Amino acid sequence: MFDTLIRKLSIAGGLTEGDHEMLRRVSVRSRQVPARQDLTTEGDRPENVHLVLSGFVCRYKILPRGQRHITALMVPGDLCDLHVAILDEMDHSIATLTPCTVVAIPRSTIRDLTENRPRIAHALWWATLVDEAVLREWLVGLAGREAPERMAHLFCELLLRMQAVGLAEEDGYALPFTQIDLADMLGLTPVHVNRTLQHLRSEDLIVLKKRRLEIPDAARLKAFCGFDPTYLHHTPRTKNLNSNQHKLQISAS
Amino acid sequence: MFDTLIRKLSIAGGLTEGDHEMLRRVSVRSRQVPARQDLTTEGDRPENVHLVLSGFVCRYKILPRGQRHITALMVPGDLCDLHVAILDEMDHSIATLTPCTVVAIPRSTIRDLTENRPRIAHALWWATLVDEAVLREWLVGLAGREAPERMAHLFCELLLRMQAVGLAEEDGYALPFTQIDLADMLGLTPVHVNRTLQHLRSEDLIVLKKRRLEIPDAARLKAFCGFDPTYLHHTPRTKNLNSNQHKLQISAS
DNA sequence: CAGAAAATATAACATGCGTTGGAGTATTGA
DNA sequence: TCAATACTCCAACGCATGTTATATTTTCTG
Repeated sequence: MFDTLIRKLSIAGGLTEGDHEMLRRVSVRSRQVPARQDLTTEGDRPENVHLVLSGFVCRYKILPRGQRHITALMVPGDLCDLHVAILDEMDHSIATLTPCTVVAIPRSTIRDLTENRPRIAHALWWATLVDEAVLREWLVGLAGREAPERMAHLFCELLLRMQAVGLAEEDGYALPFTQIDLADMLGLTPVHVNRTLQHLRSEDLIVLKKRRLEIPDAARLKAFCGFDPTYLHHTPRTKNLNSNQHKLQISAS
Repeated sequence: MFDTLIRKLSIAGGLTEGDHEMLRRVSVRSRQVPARQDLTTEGDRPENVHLVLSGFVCRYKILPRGQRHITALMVPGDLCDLHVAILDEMDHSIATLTPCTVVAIPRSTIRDLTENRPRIAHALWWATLVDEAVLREWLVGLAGREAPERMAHLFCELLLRMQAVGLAEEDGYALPFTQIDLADMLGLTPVHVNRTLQHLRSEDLIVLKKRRLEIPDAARLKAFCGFDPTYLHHTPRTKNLNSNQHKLQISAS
């Protein structure tokens, strides 16, 4: 039930059963947060790292003109703000998009984990680098893909990310976003998001109704937007896994 | 001369004189690389981390349609690919934009540094997080700023980053990019980059000639594009610096 | 269950930016 | 020094996307 984090970090490398136990223990004290509520706000120096157990969370910035832009999407199993330990001030905000279950993990716990659990430390480091890779892909999409491809690309990415934590079926998943939310992710206006959705629908690439997205032919959708899943790093090479002698520590003196 | 790295990492927190000495020793064996040459290529599993001593280096991806998109710019003092130790495969390439002096630092050296020099480890961690913050700002700019503001924002960012390593004067710096390079950074066509440059020139916001950018009135340019330098994290709060008991280790077992 | 509020859907029009093509102007190299 | 090559600049036209406005449907709330 609460094992999405474990499921996700397992992709990074072999966690032991003891690691699993530690992670499970961390995730016990969860709380419910309603939709559209800030978890941390720009300018803060927060004390907690948030783990998403259910629902969707986003990272966003507000431009001078007032527009919100979403720079990242966190799904169950994702940690929201691992970097608060280093940077002095948040340069962006984090908010729920839907009702969520989250765990607020004190920085000290993260510190303990990374001190005493080298494989967990490694997995966390891996997770932040994957986040950065996703960020790069979004950047490239904004610059180089037109609206329909860009949207299709997002849907493909979410399909894989949701499948990785066991929250998507073969051909679809829950997509409880508003068209305004999508607009803020894709750098489009809500009007054009709607147009683009109609376009993808008319080509039978997607079926989106009742907050559920269905992808009749995933291969076709991927071909349509030139989706290459490498950047998600969901398939670590066993070769590296075995020969990997690096461990990571984020420790406090 | 070669102290740009030290200068940059010093922003993160107090390095000791011994740390400086270590960093200096790392930077001795440099090499010249001509313009437009790959340092690491997508798909590689590189053995070295590159430090830029002079010139400009970029991180880029090629889209299916063949367009290059630049996702990050590295200036002297920047490390190019600190994450190769963790991720199994490069999902993008790194290339020089201009003739450069670079140092190829073996992963083992990075490992040693981060094992034995906690303050350096902390500073490196800090640097990668700042890179991520810059990436976010570029993303937001692509989505929410029109061409003139987006370009002006890039010029403001570079002004601060170059000043931080002592490579810009009060009112300008060397900008040896082609309009094609700028187009690939800004997500525009070269034609529109030219139009936009004319526009900024006609408003007396910039003077760009002979590969040198001059900014007659930096405050005006910043106001024009709504530039807020927080995301560069160039001014760590002393409060945090002093009370910061966290050190970081990226170590190998 | 009814009324309000929010989200979706479309239409008409405006515009920023892409596209194509070509003329000038530096830079480079033999 | 001259030719070759790259880069800069400019114009005309088209299209993707923004803007504004309004109707319709769904979801929320008492």
